[in-house]
Amino acid sequence: MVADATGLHPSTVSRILTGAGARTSADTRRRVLETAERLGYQPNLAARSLRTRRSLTIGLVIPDLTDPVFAQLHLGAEAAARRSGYHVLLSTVDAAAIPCASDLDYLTARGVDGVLLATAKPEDPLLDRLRALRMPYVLVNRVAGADHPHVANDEELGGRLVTRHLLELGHRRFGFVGGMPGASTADGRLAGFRAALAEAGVDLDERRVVVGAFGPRHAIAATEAILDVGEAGERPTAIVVVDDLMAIAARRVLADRGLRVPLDVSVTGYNDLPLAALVEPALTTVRTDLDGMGQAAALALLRVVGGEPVPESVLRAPSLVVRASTAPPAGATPRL
Amino acid sequence: MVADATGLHPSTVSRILTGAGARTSADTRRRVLETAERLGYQPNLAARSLRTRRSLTIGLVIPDLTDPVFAQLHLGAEAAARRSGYHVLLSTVDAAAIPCASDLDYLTARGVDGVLLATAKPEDPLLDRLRALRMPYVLVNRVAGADHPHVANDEELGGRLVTRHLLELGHRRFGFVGGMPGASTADGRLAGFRAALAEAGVDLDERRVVVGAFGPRHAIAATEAILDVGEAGERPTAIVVVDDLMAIAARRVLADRGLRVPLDVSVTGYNDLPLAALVEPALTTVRTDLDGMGQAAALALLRVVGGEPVPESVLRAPSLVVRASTAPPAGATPRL
DNA sequence: CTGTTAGCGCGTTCAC
DNA sequence: GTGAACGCGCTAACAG
Repeated sequence: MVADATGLHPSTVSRILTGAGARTSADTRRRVLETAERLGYQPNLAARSLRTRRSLTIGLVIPDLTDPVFAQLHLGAEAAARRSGYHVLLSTVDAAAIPCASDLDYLTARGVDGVLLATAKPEDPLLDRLRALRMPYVLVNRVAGADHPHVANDEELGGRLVTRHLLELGHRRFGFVGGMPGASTADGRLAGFRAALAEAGVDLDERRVVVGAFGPRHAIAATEAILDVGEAGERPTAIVVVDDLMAIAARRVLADRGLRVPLDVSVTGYNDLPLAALVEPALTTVRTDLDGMGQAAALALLRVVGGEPVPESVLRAPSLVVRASTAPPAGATPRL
Repeated sequence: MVADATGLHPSTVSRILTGAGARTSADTRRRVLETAERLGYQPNLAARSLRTRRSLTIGLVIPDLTDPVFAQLHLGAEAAARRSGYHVLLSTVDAAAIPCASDLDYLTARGVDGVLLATAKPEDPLLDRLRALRMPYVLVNRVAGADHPHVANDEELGGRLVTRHLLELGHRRFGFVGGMPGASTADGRLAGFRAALAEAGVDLDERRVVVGAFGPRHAIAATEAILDVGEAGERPTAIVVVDDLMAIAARRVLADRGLRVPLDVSVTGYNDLPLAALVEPALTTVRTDLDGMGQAAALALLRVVGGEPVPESVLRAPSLVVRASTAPPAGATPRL
């Protein structure tokens, strides 16, 4: 301990190192700082948070870091938190599993000052628990009703954007590879897709709308199911996929069946992961700035933690990114 | 607190809840467990680790979760740790930045029981600090000399495997897109590449070996540099890339220049990320089981934490996975 | 089998 | 401007 080395009292050292109550002589201050540096002193965070009841840490509940979407989200949240002197504690949840209390318990047991929830679904029991604990929280990425603060993307708009783009190229027969029902991201994108088709007066064959779960494996099964519907001549000319990674998986299935993208079938992704520009053909997708969303959410949460009123929920507007995976359907001329 | 609700003494409650010294009557035990359940009691981990000097947490120092390689590694470590009742605390380090002490400080200040280092380089100052702190540690993924315990892959073997595969297909003009010099993963794979060529008596144009950093951006620049060397007729027929994601980026450059994979140029990746099988053409790569490596490393570390002797370092053998991104060079017939 | 006491390392309040 | 005392929530020793 630094106090022993300097011969001063621990509390004096504490005052200097925490910067509180600056009523210390310049001389001792310098001496303390020097020896602290020399000894490589680090305050014991457990003891500190035990005393102060603040941990300078926020929790992030996330399904799976292996999904680049959530890795990006974490990146942004971590960056923003760090800039405010906070750390991010991760609680990864099995995506398939029911969001269980123990994931949250880990964070609360560690005394986090607030929680960022990326896994929320409507009626999520975690939300009730957070409220009961009076724990500051902000939903990120997914939303769960107007009474829970969130920072998220306007998924319905994003769904509309890609679908309109395909409509303008002349597509009329569509497939949709969806995500997990109940997740607002999945539901919103599908709703936007439907809305755009309805506005254009284009019929949709419900057998070619396949939802179920996120992830490439589901995307492969879903794409196969869509292609297996009806006669070969009725094959969709465009497939809207709920997610970049899943779009890459869908493209895999098409390639295996000898279908060319975008010549035979156009494919779209969602999120504009760095990967989307790298694959061949580069994906037409919707840019959502997950990093920025993570930052904004962390900032919003830190405001609440700091005692400010709960900020208004935010829906961020995505934008369309046209690349090489979409083209007019074979034999059609694009509408001008 | 549970003690108040039951009218018992805190230490009695503690004994029951921690399971230590089971000398308690069945009756009070039941009563304690019930009220603990009812109140949703959670022990304050800060207080506990302050008292016990164990946090049941290990730290993981990682460059960037956005890189799927490290996300996989984390997944494995987390799974193994959880099975042993431990948690994983992440310390993400800017890959470009010099591995700085503060990353480690965060973990030690939090009182982790041991550290998993995925970022180690030889002569890494972090290693000295870990030793000085007498903190149990195990290197994972990268190695840094025989005197630091590690769980890693035999990168040189992996480099040999892909290169031999390409040699057997008949390739003689090679390019190599490398990673960060000093990282044993990058250096090892390159060494294996060179060794395989030397064994086969194949000359290598050093201008077509480009190292520098990990990441798609570097891969793009490196691939362009390789293609810009010499006359068009001397273009390499195969490019070995140090990493799956970077191979996908290299393939992007080739596509932009109108070169087909594998018809004009064969490309190989490394690690066999889930993504490798998804892209088109599916990548020929080296399977390294990052998840399993993360698990093994966590297990090894937990042994050290538990007081067992430092386990022997392990090099895990990778295997070749041949997919569609490699083929005989144009105009050549494969060697039988 | 249970209660008592003490202290982990820190920050805060009050006295000097 | 600095020291002393106290307690955050918990567990480990010993007492009863």
